[in-house]
Amino acid sequence: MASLLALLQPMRRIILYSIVLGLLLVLMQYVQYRFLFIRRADSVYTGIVAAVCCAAGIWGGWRWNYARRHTPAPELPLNLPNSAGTNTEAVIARLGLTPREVEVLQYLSKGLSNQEIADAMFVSLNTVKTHISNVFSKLDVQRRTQAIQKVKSLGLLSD
Amino acid sequence: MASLLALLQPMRRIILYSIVLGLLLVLMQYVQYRFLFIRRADSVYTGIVAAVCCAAGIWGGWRWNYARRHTPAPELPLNLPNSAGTNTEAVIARLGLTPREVEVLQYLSKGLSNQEIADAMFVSLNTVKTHISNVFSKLDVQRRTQAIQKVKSLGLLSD
DNA sequence: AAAGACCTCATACTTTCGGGTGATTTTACG
DNA sequence: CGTAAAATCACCCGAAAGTATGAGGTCTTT
Repeated sequence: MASLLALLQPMRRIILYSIVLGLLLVLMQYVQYRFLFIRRADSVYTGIVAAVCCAAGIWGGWRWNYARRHTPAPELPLNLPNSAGTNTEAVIARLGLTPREVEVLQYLSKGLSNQEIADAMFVSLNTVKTHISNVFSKLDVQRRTQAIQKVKSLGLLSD
Repeated sequence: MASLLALLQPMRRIILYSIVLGLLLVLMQYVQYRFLFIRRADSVYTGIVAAVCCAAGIWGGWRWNYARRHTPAPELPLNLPNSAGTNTEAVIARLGLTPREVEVLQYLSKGLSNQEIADAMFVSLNTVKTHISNVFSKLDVQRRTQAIQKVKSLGLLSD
């Protein structure tokens, strides 16, 4: 049984959302049964609806989760040799920048605010702050304007 | 007499600083006379010192004033044709940027903070804010990062 | 199974920015 | 000489940015 739980571990959030969605819809059915015109709905019908909605919840939860982590590159072009002659990926590797940090850096160097970056990346403002803070320390700068300068001088990103 | 005052008008600050410096040093002399070992210092000696210090005050005040307004261009290279093919001065004229605003913009695009710009230009933080605010409205941007982007896209400044 | 890298998010706090307004002082020019 | 543009500075206030700390969750590797 422990192995089963371990197997279900990565899907915990999906399952949670599914259950919540299912229960919510069961509640809706109940309310409809109690107060609206479909008075003859029996428990079987309710159960079927609940099952369908639960499935929908699973699908939706999976979709949501998948979209969050498998929507990698924005339309920002980069990678491969860059304008400064150096190899972009080599520079990134040398600085120890993670993919997410590079992504934040791209948006940042385009002049976006933290909130706008958060919206674009489907994460919270705090997460963006964390990424940016890490980027700053890795680039050895204090402000975003300095980060832009650094990025330009390093030939990172598209200019 | 009115014309004399008008003549002295531009030097008001210099005179003010001179007087303050002179009085301060007279006070120092007095204190030294009262409490330290040079008990035989007479009023003539004190007066000479005061006069010398007043002259020093005038010189210092002039220097300070002169340095403020005759230290024009920082080491930032620009002017004339730029990297983007357009004429830099023409762009500046089209945007209606004043010399001081261009100077601020240079420092800003180098990643300096407002306070650092103020220190570099020998003006107060508030003045820098005013300049930057005007620059933003003329560039039609809201943030300094966007201003940098704009400057880059317009081909202004070096780089 | 344990470890480490990454990602995510929160909370609290301080500092910096940016907008708005108003005022005085230089400077340049006709 | 007077006016207009530029430059200087101040004060207030809200928003944004940045710092520090802690804490889970996920995934890969050993």
